[in-house]
Amino acid sequence: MKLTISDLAKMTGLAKSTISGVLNNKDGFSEKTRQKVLQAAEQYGYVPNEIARGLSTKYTKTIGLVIKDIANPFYSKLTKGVQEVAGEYGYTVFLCSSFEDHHTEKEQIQAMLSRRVDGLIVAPLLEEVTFDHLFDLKAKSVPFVLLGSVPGLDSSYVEFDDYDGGRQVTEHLLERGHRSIGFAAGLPTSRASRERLRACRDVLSAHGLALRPEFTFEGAQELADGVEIGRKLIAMKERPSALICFDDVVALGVVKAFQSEGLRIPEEMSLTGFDDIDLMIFPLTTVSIPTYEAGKALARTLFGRIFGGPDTPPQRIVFDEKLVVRSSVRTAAN
Amino acid sequence: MKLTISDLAKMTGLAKSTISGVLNNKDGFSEKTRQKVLQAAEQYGYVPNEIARGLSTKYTKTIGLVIKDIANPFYSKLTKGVQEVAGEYGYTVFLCSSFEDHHTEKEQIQAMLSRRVDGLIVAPLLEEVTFDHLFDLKAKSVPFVLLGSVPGLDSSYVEFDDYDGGRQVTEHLLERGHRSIGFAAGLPTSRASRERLRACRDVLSAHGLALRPEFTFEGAQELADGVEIGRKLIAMKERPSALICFDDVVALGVVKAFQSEGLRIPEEMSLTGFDDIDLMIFPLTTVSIPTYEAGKALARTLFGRIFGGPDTPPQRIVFDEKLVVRSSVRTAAN
DNA sequence: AAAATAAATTGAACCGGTTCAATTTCCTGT
DNA sequence: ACAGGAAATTGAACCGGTTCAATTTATTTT
Repeated sequence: MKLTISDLAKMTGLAKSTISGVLNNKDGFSEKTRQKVLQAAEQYGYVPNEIARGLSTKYTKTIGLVIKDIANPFYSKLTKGVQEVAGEYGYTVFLCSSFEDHHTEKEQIQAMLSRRVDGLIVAPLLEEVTFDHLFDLKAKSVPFVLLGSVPGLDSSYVEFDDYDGGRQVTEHLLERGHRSIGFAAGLPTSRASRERLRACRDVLSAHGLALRPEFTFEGAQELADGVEIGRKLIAMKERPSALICFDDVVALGVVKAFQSEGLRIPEEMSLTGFDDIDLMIFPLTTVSIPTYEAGKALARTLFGRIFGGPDTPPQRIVFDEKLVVRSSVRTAAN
Repeated sequence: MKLTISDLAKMTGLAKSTISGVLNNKDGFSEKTRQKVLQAAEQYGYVPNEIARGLSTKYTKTIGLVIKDIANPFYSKLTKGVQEVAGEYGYTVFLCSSFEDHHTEKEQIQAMLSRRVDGLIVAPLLEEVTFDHLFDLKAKSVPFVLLGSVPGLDSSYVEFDDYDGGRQVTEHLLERGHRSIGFAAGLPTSRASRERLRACRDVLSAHGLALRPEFTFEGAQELADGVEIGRKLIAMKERPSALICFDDVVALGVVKAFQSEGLRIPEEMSLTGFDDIDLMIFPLTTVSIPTYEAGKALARTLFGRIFGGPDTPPQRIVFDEKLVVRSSVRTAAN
């Protein structure tokens, strides 16, 4: 059915190796043969079998991308960046979602390895349990780049300065006179969320303040979680004067809840997010994260390693997070 | 470096074929051998090479997904659905984005084929030029499913009843008394946009009305395009009383433009969208599209074909679009 | 015109699996 | 103890490429 190199060999009366050589632009072939091969390949619509090629060359021209959830704008934008760079290199990307499950993450990485990807980009879940699977990658000297560093693992990574982002919003709120601040954190598996929370706590405590447990929420992930947090806040007799959401999606959920109950932002409560997603139309004060650029950087770093060989020194790239002041934070009457 | 089946054979003193057989759960092996093989594989951490396996079995356990833009929530949600079903089948998905370019679309499909994917899901761009590459797939009897049917191509597809969606919004607007309606269409390569526009025109003309050219915009794709359209409308002395946007992202852009200029929706202009994206917090009257379900349906249909063989009759699945009335459309003072 | 050198082409082995006919080993019944 | 049949194991060919030493062909040189 499918045309193979041997078929072409038969048709042109040349040897397999000749066909292969010409098709791979190796030199040492006469112009005549070259033309004959090229012509035949063109005419019969020969499509090389990358699987077979991969088997002998060990290069599959394929990279794996393991993220948490493609439906989240943060990851879809990052993915776009990765894809674009991969395309430039003639690479195709395997997309895997861990769906926030540690076991799935391991499985997906395993699947990528058995498919012999040339390299991996992983946005690992943070788990108490173990990073064995990542250390394994290193031990096997599979080229890989992480989104976010992993303690003790001397690997390439791209990360955002989430701690600093958290610092910036918190200080901004303090400057505007807020003293009672709430925090809607993400899943405990999110490094970004943890860092932001930690920064917030640090800054507050440096000012002699603290996050009150009843104003601290955990596990927010989707819009619906934000809505729920919003509802809870509405139901409270006493509320923080400002709420930091660990990402824009959650913030949007809170906005939605507030809107439907007629609670006004920032008059009745100030609100901030993280990511600065494109689809935001609410004038949310947030922290912008260069997701798309990070995706590109991840891919570029990975290719650096793939082509540079195992002795390429690990690269660490940190992107800054930048406060974007809009109008969801009011100056609090102290 | 990597452990192969031959290595295991050497270590256990058995034949390659025995190792392979046991690992693939074929029967006809003694319990003793079976254990010996399994044990060794486990102990030395054997990972099968899917590339090699793919070469001889012709099954790569891989499908290709070619979409336009992963950063668009419509596609990222659809992708999530595809991925989830693929995962159930132990398949991994290659993600390709055409970035709205017809040539890239062809290339990506080609790349997938040379990687010998077991099947393809394609959201094809609509182009005057040609669907040759899709007809080719059929000719080569590569299993594939399209998002949206292609005229003359008798293939499996999943689509939305975009015409009916367009009908619904338009009628809704007419019922609410709107007579001067604008339309912000997408790229001409979008089937959905075309169908919706066509429906709108049909309904209007059935009521003796028409879309005025100056209220009809083309090529809207991202939020920024919506913003621009919004600005243009603001600058007009005379405006339509309602604007149908071909998707929520564009609608969001219009909302953004209006908000910044203080133009009120729906008081000064009514607005509708399509998709009913999760991140919508603006009470936009829109048409909901079961993107995620469509992704799952696409994948399931594809697997039906992959496992059912070439004689599987083409499946056509049409998902309904449903008007979701919120509060961005007012009853017009005629 | 023969020898030396350079250029072009080829054949066989290999990558890591799968497959299946052929062979070997193990039981069973007599 | 042995023939016969069933069960277990094996070896070789194959999938479709790449690689490279060896061979063949062409071109120079003397």
